[in-house]
Amino acid sequence: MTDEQRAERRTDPLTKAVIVQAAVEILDTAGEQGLTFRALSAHLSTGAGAIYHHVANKSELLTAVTDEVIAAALHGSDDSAEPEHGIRAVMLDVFDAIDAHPWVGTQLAAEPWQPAVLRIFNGVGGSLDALGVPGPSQFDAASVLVHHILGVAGQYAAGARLASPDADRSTFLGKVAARWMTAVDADEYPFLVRIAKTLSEHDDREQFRVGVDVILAGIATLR
Amino acid sequence: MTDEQRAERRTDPLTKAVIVQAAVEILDTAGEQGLTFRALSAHLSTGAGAIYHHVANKSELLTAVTDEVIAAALHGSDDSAEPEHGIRAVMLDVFDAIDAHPWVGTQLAAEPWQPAVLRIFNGVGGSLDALGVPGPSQFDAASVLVHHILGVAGQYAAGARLASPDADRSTFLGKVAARWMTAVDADEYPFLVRIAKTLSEHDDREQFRVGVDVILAGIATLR
DNA sequence: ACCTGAACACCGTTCAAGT
DNA sequence: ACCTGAACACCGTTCAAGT
Repeated sequence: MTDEQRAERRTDPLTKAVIVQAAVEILDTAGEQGLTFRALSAHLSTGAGAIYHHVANKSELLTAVTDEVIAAALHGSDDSAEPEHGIRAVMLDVFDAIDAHPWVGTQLAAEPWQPAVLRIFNGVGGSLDALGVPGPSQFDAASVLVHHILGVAGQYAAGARLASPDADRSTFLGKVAARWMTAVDADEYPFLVRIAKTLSEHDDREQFRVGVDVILAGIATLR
Repeated sequence: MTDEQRAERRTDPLTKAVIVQAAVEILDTAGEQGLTFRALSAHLSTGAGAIYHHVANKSELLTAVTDEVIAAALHGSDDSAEPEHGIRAVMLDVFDAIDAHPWVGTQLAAEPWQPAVLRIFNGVGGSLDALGVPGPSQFDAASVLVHHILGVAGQYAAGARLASPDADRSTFLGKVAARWMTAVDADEYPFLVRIAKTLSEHDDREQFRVGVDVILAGIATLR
């Protein structure tokens, strides 16, 4: 009710939820390397060791933070009427979460057995029955979809790490393509040369979407 | 010609190739965390700083080491007669390289713009023309294949990090499945529960191969 | 020019001491 | 029980001094 609505945090008891929230803010603001226990404890106005009363170690913290973001991203996607539509919705929800928080990409790709990945796995797998994919093939089908996400995740996160924060995606990809051309023998990498010309014009989200379509078309042959 | 065939390394001049070779040995023996500049310089009987005369930093070293392994793995695969066969050969060669050196998986998934990934990209893309995929779709098609590799790469590397070195893959996957079941609400993750039962019986390489088939079937619809 | 290895800056994590 | 913050072990990297 006072003028300063929330500066009382240092008197609040520390909780895992508060720590996770602070970690998200630091990761979004300062990037992956910005998240240290020193930065985190400073942000929370506490000692570095205090965090260990609520989180076992940094790995568990990153796992919790990633699950938080993915759980929120998947909350909207009801597996409603059309099963293909449900799968596309889950895939694009995850893509958009990675787009908004590139550090999530690093974490998903690096630790593929963590809760967040299981969430995604279950999300895309749940519609396969309705799609007519036989039981024994459902694991294979879901894996391809999840690998597509993990692959894109790594690519996106790497882009965020390399690109200057203000540069847009297109100019970044232009630089990547230019680097390809200098680093590589054109005769030995003919396909790469062809691709490089179109790289800066391409739309990541659209390519991801097309990839999902390709995979779904392939999954249809499993019926 | 003497009894001790090669202990003269400390008198050899240090080269990037020698450093990369030593790094591979350490990574294969001691794993990802085992590769430090201190361990590396000890292995090479030199000072820690000497390495920086031949390699800019650790990131460049890892990039070079990964490219070394992938280049060797791809050396056998001629893009010969049948284009689908060529793609499958490249995909499986990379899979086997990751299987033999799980740390390659971490590196591929973490830095998807590095030379080794470009090599793979070019390898799978080169056969798409012969497959009848139209030019504008070739980038999309190759991306799906590369993402499949990167996704599997991360998964494999994570497994190697978690599993005890002597345990086989099947018992490791059994533990993963068991952890799923305790960490997760069975009602909320019905697909995961179904999968967990079959996880320990499954063959990674076979699943990877089936995934490639699914993607190739999907790519066929692009013609 | 290349190598040496101590020193620097900076991590994650621990733990005795406080409240 | 929870928090504090100095201390510890260990990184990647630098650099003055050697050869």
